[in-house]
Amino acid sequence: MPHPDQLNAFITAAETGSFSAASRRLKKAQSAISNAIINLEIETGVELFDRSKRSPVLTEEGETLLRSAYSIMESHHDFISRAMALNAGEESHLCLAIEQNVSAQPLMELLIVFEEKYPHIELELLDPGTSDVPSLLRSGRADLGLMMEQEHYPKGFLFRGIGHSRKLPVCSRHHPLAKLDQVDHSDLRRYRQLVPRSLDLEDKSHEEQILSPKVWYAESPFVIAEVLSAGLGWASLHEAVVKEQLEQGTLVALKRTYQQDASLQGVDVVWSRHKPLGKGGQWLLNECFKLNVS
Amino acid sequence: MPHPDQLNAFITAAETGSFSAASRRLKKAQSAISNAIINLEIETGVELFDRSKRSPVLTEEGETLLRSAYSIMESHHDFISRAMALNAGEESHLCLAIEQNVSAQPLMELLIVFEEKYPHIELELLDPGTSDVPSLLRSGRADLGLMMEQEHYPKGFLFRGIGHSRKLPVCSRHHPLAKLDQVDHSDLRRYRQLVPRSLDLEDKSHEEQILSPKVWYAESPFVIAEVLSAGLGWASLHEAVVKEQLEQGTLVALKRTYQQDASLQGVDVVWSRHKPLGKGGQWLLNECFKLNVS
DNA sequence: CTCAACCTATCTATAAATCAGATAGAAACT
DNA sequence: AGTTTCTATCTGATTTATAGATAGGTTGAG
Repeated sequence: MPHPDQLNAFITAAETGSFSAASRRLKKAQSAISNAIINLEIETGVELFDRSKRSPVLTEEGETLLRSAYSIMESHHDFISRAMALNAGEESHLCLAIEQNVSAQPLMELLIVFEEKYPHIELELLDPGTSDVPSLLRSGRADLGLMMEQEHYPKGFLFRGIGHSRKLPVCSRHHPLAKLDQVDHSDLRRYRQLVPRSLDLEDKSHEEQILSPKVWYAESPFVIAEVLSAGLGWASLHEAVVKEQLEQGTLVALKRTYQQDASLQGVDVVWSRHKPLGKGGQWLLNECFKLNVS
Repeated sequence: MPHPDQLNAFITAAETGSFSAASRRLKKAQSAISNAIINLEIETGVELFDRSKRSPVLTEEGETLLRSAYSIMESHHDFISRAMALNAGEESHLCLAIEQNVSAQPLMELLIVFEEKYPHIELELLDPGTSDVPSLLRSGRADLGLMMEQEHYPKGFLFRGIGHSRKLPVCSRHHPLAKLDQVDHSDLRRYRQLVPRSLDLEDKSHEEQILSPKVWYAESPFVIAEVLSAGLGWASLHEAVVKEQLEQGTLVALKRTYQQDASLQGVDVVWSRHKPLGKGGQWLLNECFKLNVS
């Protein structure tokens, strides 16, 4: 089990080409370097340097082991840099919950910077279907969340708007509603409505969206989009969810008579007051403030 | 710079879930483990274990650093296993020169086993064009060679036949010779002959192959095959070189009147008496003996 | 050829770190 | 309440690491 000081002596002696020079660089006595390397040679049973010349030269075997020694030192540096990062307040794990209705795309550029800035933090991404971000935060499963704005956040939650998302009534292009130029409430009421609903039975926020008496629920808006694509029913979905299908023409947006075609809903970044964020979470939060999601 | 003993104590304490158990497994005093871990905590500034319960449990930060510690220990084990391998007589580098005329395919299965058996040996493969294997061995550039048998090997070379290779007279299917049912020497003499010739000007072994007065040379038989494919001249090439082109029909083998269509030439494995092979080279040599190249 | 400069190995005394054993206090289980 | 098992800490003995001095070898210049 080679001592790190021995490896350091070995490496700097190899780099400087002389034990004395290594002793000067490491600010140790020359005898210390000599002993370190001789001990390393004894312990490994390998002659690392050829001392027949004035200055020692690496043997072929020494060169092989040198590379291995560098690898050990890199592991060591990773260890201490991880420790320093934790020491400086970086969390070791950061869990980000992004509601599926929110476009994750503007975050991606942030994450690339994040990866460089905090290489030691393990990032975890969750994509809960509908308004389950608060429960993930409450249980501590997630540290930071992105979700559509709610009327009331539970106590202990902090939030801040970072943009808006368009919500559109959509159906398949083959659906009877798609044939109409304009639709009003009575049109919509005749057909099955698909409503995103949280896993959490306590959450009643979906109720105010219900127009039609014929309702089906799904947790994920993407699943709803698939049901719609099959020609079944209509739903009010966020642009980020149905963007591709609208472009492909699989789904079409409905024009409403009395309302705006699209209603704008705010996008919030949410976090808990009780679980303090580490350096990485703080940075990410701050960067989210600068975003303008649309 | 964490001491390996500290890391070992950290790791086994984490694995056993107790400092005392770790002390028993490592055959040290319990106080040694306790001290090691406390010192590690002081040096890193990170609390690794939560001691509020009877047995210590890893903190979240401890878990992160534990993985890093494992990585260090793996580097260490790699280091000592490399050292042990060198110690046991394994070379750190093995250079294998396979003349292009020799099919490398039967070697590949060997190399797969070699990679598992000697993971620390850096293998280098050279593919000299024609009869340059001896010079690579003489200069020490290569340790082991595969080549077509020669009449005389220089002094200090050891060799052993390991199979045979068919040598065929070939030309493009569009070449005038390809139109003939059989060819004799006078036919061949009328057309340009391409002859493989060593880089080494001292090497005269190509001369006996020359039939036609119109000769071009090339070092690589593959280059010759390309020239032939373009429709220019004929050459006597080894099966391994032109196998694909014969199958594709780009090149055709010529039938000779008075000679056998194909002449068999031995394949030798060659090495130097003066540069002793390491364990890996010896093993590879021995396995080559068991081969039967054809 | 000789000398000066620079290198490494080795010795020695001292400073430092390590370790085992003993002990005390906390937690868990009976 | 008693027993077991655990960790932290203290202490003295042992081991280890280190600086400094010295001897001997290599290199290159004069």
